[in-house]
Amino acid sequence: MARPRKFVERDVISSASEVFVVNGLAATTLDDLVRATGLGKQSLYNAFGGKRELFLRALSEDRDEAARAVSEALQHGDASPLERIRGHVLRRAIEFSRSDSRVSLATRALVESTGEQDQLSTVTKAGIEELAGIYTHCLEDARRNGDLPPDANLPSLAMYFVAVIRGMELLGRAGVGRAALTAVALDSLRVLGAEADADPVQA
Amino acid sequence: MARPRKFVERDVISSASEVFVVNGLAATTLDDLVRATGLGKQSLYNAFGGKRELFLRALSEDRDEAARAVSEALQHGDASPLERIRGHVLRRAIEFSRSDSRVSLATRALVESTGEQDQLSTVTKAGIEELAGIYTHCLEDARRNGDLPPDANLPSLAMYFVAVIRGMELLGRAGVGRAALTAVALDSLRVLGAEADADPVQA
DNA sequence: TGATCATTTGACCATGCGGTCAACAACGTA
DNA sequence: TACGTTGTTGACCGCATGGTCAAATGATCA
Repeated sequence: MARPRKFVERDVISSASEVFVVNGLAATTLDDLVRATGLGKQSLYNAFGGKRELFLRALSEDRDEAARAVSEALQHGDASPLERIRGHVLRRAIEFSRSDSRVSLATRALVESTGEQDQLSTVTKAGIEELAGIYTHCLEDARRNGDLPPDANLPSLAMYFVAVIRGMELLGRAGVGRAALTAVALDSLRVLGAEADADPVQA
Repeated sequence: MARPRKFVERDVISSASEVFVVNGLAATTLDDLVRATGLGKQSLYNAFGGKRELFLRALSEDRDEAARAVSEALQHGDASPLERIRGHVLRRAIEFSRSDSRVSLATRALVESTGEQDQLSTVTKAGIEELAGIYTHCLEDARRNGDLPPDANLPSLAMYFVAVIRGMELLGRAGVGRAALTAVALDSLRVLGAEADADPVQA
């Protein structure tokens, strides 16, 4: 029938994503995207509809990938559910303390959104709730395992960890070092039970 | 001698700050600033040197003001130091859950900065450490009061609360509601001691 | 009153922006 | 091989941007 596309959407979104992660939405130029993706302005426009729409696509991809990654981190392994959460939070802290750590698309979306009805916010909120749901499942496993009191409010705890991780991201971006950030992570984990001295991450 | 200025720097910075809080740095135009401050481009340029420099000034003012506000919130009142911290964190949660809540200049600076050596980052990091210092003092008071164990790592706890507050800010921005956010705040406060059921804030 | 000099004013400028257009190219089909 | 459809290409557009300039302004002081 018609001329086939020269590109794969996934690859284009992935390239665009890298640019957005570095520059954000407002500071990224259509030209940046053209250079990064290799396709022409018009092709970009045909396929996605513009800068903002492309960002939205990248954001959705990012949300899916983040959910997948966390889901895997919290399910696999021979450690107990509680230990998996502990390890995960600590790993994020270490990640965020890297001096070249970038701000996630999700956070950028929140900051650059114009309000709560902005798709930038709604998509990100959905992502946050998805993550919280994943944490909740793991916490339920931990409770079943007897590592958490029966009356613990799991969804709330889950949302709490989302907040802590978001906060650590920002602190890392500010240049707060690894030692301080892991200490923050360990403090945050104390709500799960007292003994938080051992370091479950082989750093 | 020479012609005196028609404006007060403080007022100009304050007006500019409002614009920056709403739009961020990149998305704010010089014209927005001209309109908000009432002075001409050239006057702005003479007095501050450009958009970015003006943002930096606004950021520094914001840092000072935030430090002053927190300092006061944590010192005055007849409540115990621990109760003051609890009240403070909960109040921030409620604040952030307002649907029209904006993202602080500090967070904007972090997200829009180009790296750790960017002044946007260094100023904000200094602000973060200043806040952590203020929290630390209050926590010391609490420990002296016998409300915290003698071996608690206070600076770490302080930084932890900075992270939690930053995280709640983002969640609020995403549209996470008041109930969920106060629950997060209460969870975060559990690291200070077990009984966190009573609500010390008259909401 | 007139000289001084930072401030103000509004016009001005080059650039880069997001987006569009029309001509052209590649594919399946007839 | 001619056609219809869709994708690609590079030139193009109007506009808003951050920043600059030269002339006018007005407090102060001699």
